[in-house]
Formats: sequence, C-alpha cells, structure tokens
Amino acid sequence: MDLTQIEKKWQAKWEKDDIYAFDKNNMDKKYYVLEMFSYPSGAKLHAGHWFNFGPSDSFARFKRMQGYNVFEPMGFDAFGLPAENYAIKTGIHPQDSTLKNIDTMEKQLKAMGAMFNWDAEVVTCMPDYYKWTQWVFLQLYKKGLAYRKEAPVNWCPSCNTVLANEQVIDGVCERCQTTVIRKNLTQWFFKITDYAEELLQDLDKLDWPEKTKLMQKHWIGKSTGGEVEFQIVDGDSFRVFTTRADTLFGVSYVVLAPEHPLVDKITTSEQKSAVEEYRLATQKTSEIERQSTTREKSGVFTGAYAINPINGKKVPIWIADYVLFSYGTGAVMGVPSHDERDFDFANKYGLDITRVVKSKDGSCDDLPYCELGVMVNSGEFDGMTSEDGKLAILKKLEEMGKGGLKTNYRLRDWLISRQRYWGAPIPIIHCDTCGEVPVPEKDLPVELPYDVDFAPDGKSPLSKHEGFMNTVCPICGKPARRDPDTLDTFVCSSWYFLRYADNKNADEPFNTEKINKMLPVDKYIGGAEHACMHLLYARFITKALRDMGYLNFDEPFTSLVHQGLILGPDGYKMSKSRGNVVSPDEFVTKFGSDVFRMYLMFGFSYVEGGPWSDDGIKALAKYFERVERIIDNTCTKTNGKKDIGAKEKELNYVRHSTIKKVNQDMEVFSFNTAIARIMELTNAIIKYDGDSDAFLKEVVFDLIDLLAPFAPHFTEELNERMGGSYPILYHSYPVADEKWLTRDEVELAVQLNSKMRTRITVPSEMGREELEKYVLELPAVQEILANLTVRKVIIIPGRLVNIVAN
RNA sequence: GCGACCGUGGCGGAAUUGGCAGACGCGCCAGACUUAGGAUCUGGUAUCUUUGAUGUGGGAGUUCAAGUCUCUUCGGUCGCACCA
Repeated sequence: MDLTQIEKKWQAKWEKDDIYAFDKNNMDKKYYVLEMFSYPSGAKLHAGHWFNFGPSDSFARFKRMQGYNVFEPMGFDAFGLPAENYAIKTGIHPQDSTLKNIDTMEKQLKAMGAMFNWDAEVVTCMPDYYKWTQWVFLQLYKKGLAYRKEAPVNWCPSCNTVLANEQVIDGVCERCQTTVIRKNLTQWFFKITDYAEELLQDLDKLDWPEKTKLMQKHWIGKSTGGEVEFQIVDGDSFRVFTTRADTLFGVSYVVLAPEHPLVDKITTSEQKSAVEEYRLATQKTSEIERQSTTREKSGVFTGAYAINPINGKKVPIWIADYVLFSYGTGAVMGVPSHDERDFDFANKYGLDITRVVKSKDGSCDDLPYCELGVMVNSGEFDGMTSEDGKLAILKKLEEMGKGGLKTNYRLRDWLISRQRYWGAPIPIIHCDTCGEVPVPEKDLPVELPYDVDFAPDGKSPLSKHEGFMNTVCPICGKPARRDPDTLDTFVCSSWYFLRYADNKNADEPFNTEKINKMLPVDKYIGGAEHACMHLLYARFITKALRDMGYLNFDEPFTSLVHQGLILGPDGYKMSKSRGNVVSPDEFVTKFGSDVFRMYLMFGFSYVEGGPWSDDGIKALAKYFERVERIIDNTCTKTNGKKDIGAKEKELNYVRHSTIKKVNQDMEVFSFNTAIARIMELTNAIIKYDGDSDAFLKEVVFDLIDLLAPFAPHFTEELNERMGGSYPILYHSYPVADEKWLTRDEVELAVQLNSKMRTRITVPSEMGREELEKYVLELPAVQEILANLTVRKVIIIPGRLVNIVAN
C-alpha cells in the first residue's frame, strides 16, 4: 500500500465531508482537548512537535470514537523575543518571518492528518486577537490588578538594553560579553499575589500530575509566621518577616537587602563607601546565585542600629545579598544560634551568638540548633515550647503595635511589561494633566505599527515611533503619549483557550454563555516546563475574569498531561545551535505520517520522552504490512461460521483483554503499552487456525477499530476494503465484554519461602482451602518439603501460592 | 544552591501498584522458503562456573514477598520568575 498516496486521498475526502466538525448543539457530550499551541520560531516542525501533537490527536480520536463531541483547536503563540532577535540579526521583520513560519507550520500540521478544528484557529499577533489581550489588561487594570512600580531588570550597559534571563550567560551579555547589571526600571505588574491563597487551595481540585501541583505549591510558597517591627535608632522603622518568632530574644543583628530604600538613609558616612561598593557588586549577582546556600555569606555593616522590640536590645543593621528585596519585607533578623546561615554570618563577622532555644529532651547542645524546642534566655517566655512561644511573642508584639501574625508567599507579582517591539502594546496613555489613562475600549486595538526601528539602544522600540507615541488624552483632549512597552507573551497565552471557543466574535473577547458551556478544557497537554509560569498565569487570569463576571468556572484546565521531551540522537535537547534537530519530513515522506506518528507513540513513553533514534521505525512499517496481509487474507474468507470452540475462545480472550487494556491505557496516555497490546492481538489473529470465518472477521474489525486513532489514514483504507462503514472515526471504539475475560483455568506460581519452585494450572474457581490442600499434596511440592515444617501458606488469587516453611 | 523527576538486558521500553522481573518491539543467533534477500515464515535470545545460583546504579532496612516502601550514597534530566 502506498501510504503517502492514501493519506492525500483520505485527507481530501475528510475535508470535503467535514468529518471533524464540532457540533455546537451537543454540549452534553463536549470534550475539549487542547494541546499547548506552538511558537512559530523555526521555520519547520521538528520531531518534538509531532510528539506533542500526534499522540494527543490520537487521544482526541479515541474520545471521538467513544462518542464524545470533540473540540480540538490549534493556533500560534506568535509574539515573542526570538522573532525580534532574528530580525535584529537578519533585518527580516518579525511580522514577515512569523507569518511565513505560521504558513509553513500550518501546512505541516495539516499533513499530519490531525483532527484539528482549523476554523477555530487563533494567532496571537493578529490585531483581532491582541485587541482582546489588551482588553484583558484593561479589565485587570480597572479591577486594580494592574499597577506600575520600580523593579530590577537585567541591563547590558554596552548594548544599552534590557536582557532576558536567557540572554545572560554566566553573568555576561550573550551578544557582547559585557557584565550584566541589575537596574531598576518602572514596570507594569499584575497582582497575581491577590490570588495566591486560592491558587494554592484549588490545586486540590485538579486532575494534574502530582509533581506539577507540588511545583506550583512550592512556587506559591506559603509560609506562616509573623512580622516584627524594628525601630532604627534616631530614624524610621522597618519590619522583618520570620517563621521563628520564638527566637526573637536571640537576635544579634538585622539585615536589609542591599536594594532596600532605607539603606541610603541610614548608612553612616564612615560606612558609605563600603556599602556603595557592596551594592554595586550585588547588582552583578543573579538571584539564583544569591540564594545558594553553599556560597560564602557576605555583607557590610551600615553603621546604623535598630532596637529589638521584645527586649529593647540595640543591634547592628547590616546589608547582605542573601536577603532578597523581592521576598517578604526585604529584611530579616539574624539569629546565629538557631539558623545555619546566620550562624556562618555571625562567625565570619564576629557577631554575638546567644542561645534562646534548647532541645526538648536536652539531648542536643550544639549550635546552631535549628529545630523547635523549649525557650530559654527569653524573659517571661522561658520554658515555653517553640510552637507556643511563637504565638505568644507575636501576640505580645501585636499588643505593642510592633508586629503580629503574618502569612507570606514566595509568589511575586507578575512583571508583564517588556521593553520590546514584538508584542501587544500596553493600552495606556500618559497625560501630563490626567496622568495614567486607560485607552477606551472602543479605541482598541492599539495597533502595533509596522515601521519601527527595533535595534536595541536603551529605549523601548515603540518610544522612537512618533506616529505611534503621539496621541490625545481621552479625558482632557490634550496631547499625550502612549505607553511604549509591550505585554509579556505569557499574557497572550494566558487566555487563548477562551478565544478558541468563540474566535470570530468581533464584539467581545468571547461570549460568556458560550465559553461557560465549552470550558473548562477537559484535557490539556503540553510540556512540563510550563508547570509554574504559563499554567499558573492562565489559572490566575481565569479566576480574575471569573470575579469580574465574564465566566463562571474556577479553573481553566480540569485535567493535565505533560508529554516528555524528544531529545536529539546525542541525548541533548534539540537545538539549532547543536545541530541535532530531527526533522519529521523525510520519515513522513518515506513511511507516511501514520507510521511516523505510531512509531513515536510506540517507541517512547509519552510522559518520559527520550533521545531520538530511528531504529524502530522500519518495524512499524513492517507491522502495517502484516496488518494489511491479515485484512487481505480475511477478505478472501467466506464461510459464515461463528461457532465458538476452544480456539475461538482463546482468541476471544486475547481480543477482549486487549480491548480492555487498550481502553485503560488510552485514558492515561500510556500509548506504548496500548500499541503493544494491539500487537499481541495481531499475533494471536495470525496464529488463529480455526475455520470460523465470520467470527474471525469480527475480530479483525475490532483490530482495525482499535488501531484507528493511531493510524487514521491506514485504517480508513483497510476499513473500506473490509466493507466497513465510512468514516472509521464514527465507529464506536471497541468495548470489552467481561464474559470472555474469565478463563476456565489459571496458571499459578508456586513458591517456597518466596523462591519460585514450580508452576501449576488449576481450575480458576478453586477456593483457597481447596487450593492450599491441592498444592501441598502435589508430588513435586512433597519432595521439596521433605524435611521441612510448613509454617504458613500465602495465597494471592490468580497469581501465586507461597509456602513458608523451615 | 533550592525544587521536581529519573536510574531495569546490547537498545527503546513493560511489570495489574508490594506478588512469576524483562510484556511488546528493535538488534542479534539458528533454521525454512529462495537464483537472490535489506522480503516472508518458524524457533531462540538477562547473566554465570547451568541438577543450580545470581540479577532492576551502590549500600543498608521493613516484609512471607521489594524494580515498587524507608534510610543512605552515586549518577543523570528538567524548572528557578524577561525563552515560550
């Protein structure tokens, strides 16, 4: 069979007959399968794209054959840095390269033969889409969930531009090797932290991989503790966050993050130069480095002192880079006796170390002692346990107006502005009179101009485009300037799954009633690298829109599956720079898309992925030929016998156990084992040498139906030869008949002291006692047990009998 | 550094969730058919000193029973907030 030929033939027919059409009137059985849309970076799809889309499409087909009304849309996440960098390098405009890439990728995706609903397509860089991305921004802005503040960015002093983290290699700019510093710029943020608690709580509702939920949980990073206010001698006050208020009496110094605004105010003239030098050095250090616990601690004394509110003790104020301004209050208290990090720090700089907690059983007297225990040297709190002491101290501080209980999250607000060209413009106008003014919704979209100089020179590219920048204030009508920044592409991708359901709507981003029926997504499929960012942002936007009444569900993705990564043949991630990118095209041309797709599904665990190898692909081509031979042989058989004898019974057992297993495996994306089962059924059909032709025909029909989601074109062709109804996609997926799954006899393993001794075959309905007696009386067992006393017999029905004896 | 995950034949990978380790396939070996074979079919294929013993990165533990649970150790992969 010429597979590439029949693929073209069936694709044309399927398109003509519109067999994938989603039935908007049958919402009761809707099933929304969504693969994370792709970024049109390279010109072509690589094997990894196929590994994402092929198997998940097979899953969608499986659901369709189970009778669901399947919606499987596709689109492109088209804004972003790579297109812009490519443009800077080559001069090709991001819009041109992106649209061209989308065009090629669409063609390739169509050639795959997936059941995508192309009429629902979404492309994020088109004005009819980003208009609504801007709308989302405005709604959050109105709700007080979007705001501006200063924030540090990676800055290359030589290129004069903001760098993405991935453009910073070992602390230097990837383009010019200049040391990258951290610089404060005014940036837009979304207040995702307002939803921290709900984002955390609702994880329990989700059918997601446990590890992903755990990662989000950690990312949100809830910790309950308290805040303590320290008064600076002759100055302001500041608060520290701590989870160990019970150690408050042991504070021997406090530390501010080097970026803390108070540092300038409090630093004494003698310490000025040392502090300045330290702050400059900190600018060059990344947060990941700063948090490293193995790195030697460093810090500088500011010359100022603060008062510990609990005991009035005067302690020095230091700055140190292990304190992050972005977490907690940007200040911590140093308790060397009960914290490893503080202990090292105090030893290095000769600070006091006072023990204030003892182990409960007096067993451990070493410092630092980081466990909970019993409080000592803590005045009125002596003798309290750490657990009680924490609360008691915080309660007292609260009475004094110097602190209290506080829950802290590691989650930070989402920085959404980018000083880049290739993104959705931020729909805000800055007016000298009226200040920050949102663009009226009727004026959306704020269109991204084409003729922009996006060479990096220290400013947002849009700020240099006078035609774009100059506008009038919607409130007072005076000349005003547009915001020159664009939105993070994660904003575009945090609501696209809503637009799919209503992508042609010109009046609103989506119709509430429509999406309430279509959403949430029933099965979301994509890479695990999105565990924290995209998946968290999409959850946040969904909840924010819900609170504004635009939709009525709490979570966007009910069930989530991560596919693994297909690595290059060398075992490394595929990348152009390594030159290990595997293109599917030559394999698709040679073997056909069905063979290629099924090879990906059979040769790798879907969740694990692994290094590419084309060793097994021929095997799948051969397998297709074997199946084709079976069909052709079966077609020539004509007798109508359906008698079920021993041979038929055996084949029927394999048939129904295969069906059962395949159905189970498909649900959990265990495609490789599903295919292995189908191969076993194939082998059993080949071995069958009975003469009940009509029965055999039934089994063969089941075989091609089972295969249909994996090899849609091939099975459609075979189905036609067999005279089955068209299209095979509308057949119902085989369902196991339990009555054929019980066998008359079962084989059991017989073990002595857990070691395999022999195997026996017994009637499957044999009871425990009868079985025990039977086994013990077997001559082979008698022989083994010659000089032994039986202590116990363990029977696992259908599996084994273990005789414990000595 | 922090967090998550993984480690099973020559290879890709299974193992009903604590119950016969190595399903299915590749590769390899032998045979059949053949002028021919990179086609097809049949059989074999964890290791060893093979009446038996050993074996799931290494070491310990729990259990009648451990690839699976616990501890420890080594190695690898992914994420860490401006790549998407």
